[in-house]
Amino acid sequence: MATGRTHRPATRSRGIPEATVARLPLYLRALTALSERSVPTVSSEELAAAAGVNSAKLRKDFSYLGSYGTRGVGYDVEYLVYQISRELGLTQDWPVVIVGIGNLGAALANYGGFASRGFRVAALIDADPGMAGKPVAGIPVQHTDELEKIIQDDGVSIGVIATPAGAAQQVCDRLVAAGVTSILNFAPTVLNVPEGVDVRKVDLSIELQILAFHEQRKAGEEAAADTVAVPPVAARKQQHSTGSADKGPDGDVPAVMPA
Amino acid sequence: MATGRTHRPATRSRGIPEATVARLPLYLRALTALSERSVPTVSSEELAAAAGVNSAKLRKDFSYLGSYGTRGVGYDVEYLVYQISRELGLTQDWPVVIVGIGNLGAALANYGGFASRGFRVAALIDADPGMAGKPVAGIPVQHTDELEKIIQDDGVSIGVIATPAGAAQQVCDRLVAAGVTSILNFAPTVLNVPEGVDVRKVDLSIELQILAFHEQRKAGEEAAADTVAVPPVAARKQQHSTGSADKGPDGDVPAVMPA
DNA sequence: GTGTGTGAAACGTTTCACAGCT
DNA sequence: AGCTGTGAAACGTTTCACACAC
Repeated sequence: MATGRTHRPATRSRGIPEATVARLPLYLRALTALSERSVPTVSSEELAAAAGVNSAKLRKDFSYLGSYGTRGVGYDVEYLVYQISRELGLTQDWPVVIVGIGNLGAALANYGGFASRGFRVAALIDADPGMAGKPVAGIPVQHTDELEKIIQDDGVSIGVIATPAGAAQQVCDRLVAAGVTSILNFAPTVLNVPEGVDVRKVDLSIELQILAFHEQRKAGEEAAADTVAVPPVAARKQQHSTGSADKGPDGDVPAVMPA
Repeated sequence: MATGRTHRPATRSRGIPEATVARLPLYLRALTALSERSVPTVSSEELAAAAGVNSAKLRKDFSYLGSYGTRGVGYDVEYLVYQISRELGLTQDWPVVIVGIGNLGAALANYGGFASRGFRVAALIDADPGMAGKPVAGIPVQHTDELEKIIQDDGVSIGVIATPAGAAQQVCDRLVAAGVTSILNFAPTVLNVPEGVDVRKVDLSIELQILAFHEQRKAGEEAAADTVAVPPVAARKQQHSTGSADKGPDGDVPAVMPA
């Protein structure tokens, strides 16, 4: 044996599974909606339905945070909103820079749900000198030259890359060198970053290709149903129907720029 | 062990794991780049590096498609491009409608990597009558009233929702009723769809919240390193460094509209 | 009775390590 | 000698089912 390595650092109780972390924002959104409608409590069943997951998963997820529910009753909405927000680090302010103010960058800058959570657009950056000073979403665009200064002055630790693919790695290197440790990448490229820097990517074309795969399979299975005597349990398969891209292991969507 | 139960319906060779499917577009992108540079063959090691995964995973992934490599040599780039394209269903034409031509919708319409794969923007749809006829990315925007006709005439099976959250479910219902069976949702809402319809979601604010969680934890661990005598192997953790959001179970990013 | 919290089982994915082909 | 293809082990996630608290 001894194949396994470090087993687990076991920081104890701080070990929230990655899959759970990825769902917390979903729960938070559903809870916020309930809160706005002044609903005082929810059962795991109701909340799960609103978030698009099943109740067993939701309860297990919450169990990693602690015991915030009341047996026989459910969860206190306001309390849960607070606990999840705190767990996600949304009770503090996160200044964010967006680099690449093309169609997509502008769209991101205008995104409302941005400020509603703890995020604040600290600056919009573009390499085109012609863009400099032009306001987008009420914020003047600044030239790439200012990047390092802005990051240091505002203590920015999260950067969003919405540039063409060709510029992404270079922008990434500068962000990291200036102190950014989390990057959301919309450019269709693999970014190389040093250890300790987190990268998440969003890639439209990848999402479409995954849909195309399933679409093709649906068509193929239909056709097969005519020719072959449908094998025992064939078409069953767990279509991710209702739950949305529930299992999507990655989750990409390339920048919206003529790559 | 005999822990497993049903083993597998064994549709034989059609059982490509979801996680593998999600990575095929990544490999395809890396292979396309190699192809453009006229590289004839690659080893699993090289290709894996270019795609941002490890080579064992890549080989296992390819093994689900068949034995397309040559031992001692590697993979033929052109041949693999073809096989993966075929597997993903990209050798056929996929007409796509984009609903909601705000900032984000326009960005998507302008996205180049769209047409490069088998996707073709069949129509841009918006509810604002003032937008009708206005060309975006060279395609005239059409009013929502035309939606059903377009879907049926062009045989559209994939729809992209880039509307505000409030309109998303209604648009979704109309798309599905008209015959769409795959939906890419940018609106920050859970969509309810009937069995057999695939939904994938992309949600910016969720991605940012996941980054914030890790960012907060980094800060916390740093602080803890001072007080507590750093436990054995602490900071190690498999930071998704190089590989990007390698494990991201979901992969969301809300619509870029004032929700 | 009702609904949470959670061990234990089932399932899916990744990694290891090496046999086997070129 | 080199690199693929793949069983088997390790790991992570989801689901089940029920004890327990209200």
